[in-house]
Amino acid sequence: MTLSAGTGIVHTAPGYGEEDFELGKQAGLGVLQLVGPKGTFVEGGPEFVRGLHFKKADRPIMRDLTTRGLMFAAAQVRHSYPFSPRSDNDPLIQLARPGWFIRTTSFKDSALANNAEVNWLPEHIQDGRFGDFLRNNVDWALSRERFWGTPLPIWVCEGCQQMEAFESVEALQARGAEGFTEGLDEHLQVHKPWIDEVTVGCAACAGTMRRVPEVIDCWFDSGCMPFAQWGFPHQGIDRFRKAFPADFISEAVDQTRGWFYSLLMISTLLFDEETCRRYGLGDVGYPRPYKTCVVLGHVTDRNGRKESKSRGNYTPPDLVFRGRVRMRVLADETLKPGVVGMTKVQVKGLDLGKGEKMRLAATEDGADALAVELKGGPNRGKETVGVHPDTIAELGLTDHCWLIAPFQPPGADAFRWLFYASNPPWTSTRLSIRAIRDGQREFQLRLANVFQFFSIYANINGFDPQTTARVQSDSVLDRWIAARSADLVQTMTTWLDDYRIYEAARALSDFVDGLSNWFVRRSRSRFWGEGTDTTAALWTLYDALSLVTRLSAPFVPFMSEAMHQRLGLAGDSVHLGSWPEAPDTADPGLLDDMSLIRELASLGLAARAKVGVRVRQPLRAVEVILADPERAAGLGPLVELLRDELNVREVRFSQEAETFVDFKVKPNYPRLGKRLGREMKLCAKALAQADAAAVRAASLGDGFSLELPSGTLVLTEEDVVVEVRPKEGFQASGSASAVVALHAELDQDLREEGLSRELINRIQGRRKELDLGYTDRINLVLSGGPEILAAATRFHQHIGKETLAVGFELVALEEGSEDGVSIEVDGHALTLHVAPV
RNA sequence: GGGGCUGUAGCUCAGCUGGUUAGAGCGCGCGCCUGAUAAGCGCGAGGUCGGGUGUUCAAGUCACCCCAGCCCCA
Repeated sequence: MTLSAGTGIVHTAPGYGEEDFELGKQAGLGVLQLVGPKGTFVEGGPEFVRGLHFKKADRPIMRDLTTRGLMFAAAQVRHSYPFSPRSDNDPLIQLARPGWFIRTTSFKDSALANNAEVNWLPEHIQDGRFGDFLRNNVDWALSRERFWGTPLPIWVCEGCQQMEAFESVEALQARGAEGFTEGLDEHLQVHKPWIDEVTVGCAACAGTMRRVPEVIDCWFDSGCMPFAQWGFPHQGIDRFRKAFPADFISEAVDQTRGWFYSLLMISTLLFDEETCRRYGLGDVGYPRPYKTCVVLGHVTDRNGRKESKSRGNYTPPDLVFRGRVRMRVLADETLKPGVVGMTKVQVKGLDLGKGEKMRLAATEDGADALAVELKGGPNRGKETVGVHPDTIAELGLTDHCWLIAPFQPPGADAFRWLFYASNPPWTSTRLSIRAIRDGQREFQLRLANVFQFFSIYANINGFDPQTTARVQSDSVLDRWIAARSADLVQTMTTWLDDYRIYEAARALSDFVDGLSNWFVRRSRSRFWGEGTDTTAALWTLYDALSLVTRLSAPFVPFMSEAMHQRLGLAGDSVHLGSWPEAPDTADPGLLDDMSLIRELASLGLAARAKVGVRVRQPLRAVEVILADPERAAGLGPLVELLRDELNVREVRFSQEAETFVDFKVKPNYPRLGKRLGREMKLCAKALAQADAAAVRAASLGDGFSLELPSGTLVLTEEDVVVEVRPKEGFQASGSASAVVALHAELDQDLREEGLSRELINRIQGRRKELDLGYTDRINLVLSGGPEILAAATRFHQHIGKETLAVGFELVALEEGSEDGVSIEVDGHALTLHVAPV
């Protein structure tokens, strides 16, 4: 009904809806209630509907109107209608009822002042959803007409209507209350139905007072948690004092008007100065009862809808924890045999990989399981799938089946990690098996791989933290991990102190990434030896894993505990230990330098990819041109890592940068913006037109002068951002801060070394095919043409060492042993004979 | 009907007080590595940051309006 379209008659029923009730009050209409609390027409109503359920009365009423000639038109209108949330088939009706209220509106300002001191995460809840709710506060409808609940402790006199609230059984007894049930447990006597038998004499008129029939809104109970859990004020004062107000609470956003409100309002009401003084609580002040409230978003399906049973859009927990789930089966002839029908969003959430198929079986162990296709369709009901009758018969299914995943169950850690690490807690999380598995790969699998790597070499080298002596390490990789460790503890501690779980999880994940993809990768050969440096590398990795074990305890508690046990760390359980202190190994400069080295490595690899030279083929040199040449000095100790990673003989920090790059200069906007205001554009334009190399040179020296309407502007090093770009025609790749150019031309020397690396590669491939252990020695016979033999001869020792060959024989191709494996390397034929010793 | 949140690459999500090549993972393509190996790694292509108007020297970021999705309340 709108004011701007059509005509109509609006009916108002003050007894059946809040707005109508308010309107009725304003207009003095009174309340007429022909439908009573049971949903049926009351005795005083018209005879033809008396006692009828309100939904069954439509026809009799229409018949009556028609008979009396009052029916104008009868039609059906579709509109939304409320049904019981507990029972889909029960239509509801709004009914004005008398009730008991707490006059919270009188405490609105206090509640707002309290709210203002709460640390809300996310912040916008404070003034948004929650603040708005408080500003529009209405009195708390306290009473409920239910059986279950805390009885409202108000007694009313049958005679004079005098009312009295009793705070305890003792208070009732002190007034000579009667009707307590003999021998009843003292905890039960305050509950229904027994408490309803208790009567007390009226102090005003000597009549009998009886308890009102209502119970208290259970949200009121929830708001009493902070003190009721300790029995305060009757007992537990010390524990209450210690725990109040709470450091933080957390629930999902729908609790804004539920628990968050009930807690805050009740504590606002109760703990005023006088009360606090009376119970010796000191100055509680605001906020109370929680200092921080972390408001969680919802868990939704892949489409962003809240998970619900009726929609069938949830991820079965058994699939997450056990990799298999029991489902009801409905025969469905519209499906092909071997196809399982489930809801679309479930199929989407599973998002199986290539070659992955769910299996269908009659029993949990998956005996005689059949690989099946999944087909999205309608929801068939709670945990129900559709299957063709033939398939049901084939597998001997009765009314249930087991769906078995083609992957290990992700488990509780992966499940938890998703909520921590995929997005901040206050945003909704799209939950799916796919998302859980992705997160698992990102963190847990990577960490497990590093752990596995460590185990292998710790065993091979007999490393034991109890007995192996620590060694002084001069490896820059060790120093780097130590510096990152210090930084990680510091970073995570800061974030977690601020309740920022997501950011802390990201930091942890980044650390493990660096550990795996830079420390281990660049250190691998260190683990193959047996000297001091190997011991140092093992200690470093051990320390890093120990640290990750402790830092990851809140995030992946089971995995963390397993690592704790396997590493043999001190203490019965990682979860009984303390959060680590940051070691004194911080080195921000080293972190910056390494980060630049890794960027240069990326650029170098990109340049290689562009040119199409594989990394196994060594190159003569790379030229590195930094936008900020001063940084080259700090990179010194790290250059070897870059050289090795890029497989080049030499890394040069180019002296004649202009040969390889074009410079670009632009103003440092954040720095100059405030100073220049609207002249900013002129400045930018002038810089763009100036000779960039000259600007760079000048700004690095005495400054670059620029004429602007307001006068001369001298730009120093800090005022200008210098960028580099590779010049056309070079085999180079660049970012804003650096360009890496390749010397890609090959000579005989480089080719031979490249070939030797190919040979090592093929021999290692054979080792793997033969399933040899990491330390197994081999006898090697290699035969091939002149190029092969030349390379193999020159790098004979190196190849033997890398492939653990104790015997290494070279023979001309014609004489090659017949049982060898023939391969081709870059067009050169060769035969390999690899045999374990 | 009221209030709030969200809308950024095919997908899932980051992006601090506005500052100039808008990031990550997955997926995809190409390649590498192989003594972590039914693993691992690199590079690349993908974006008029939902739409519009404005404020500002400068807007993914601030303001207003609109659209869509979701949540809470009525």
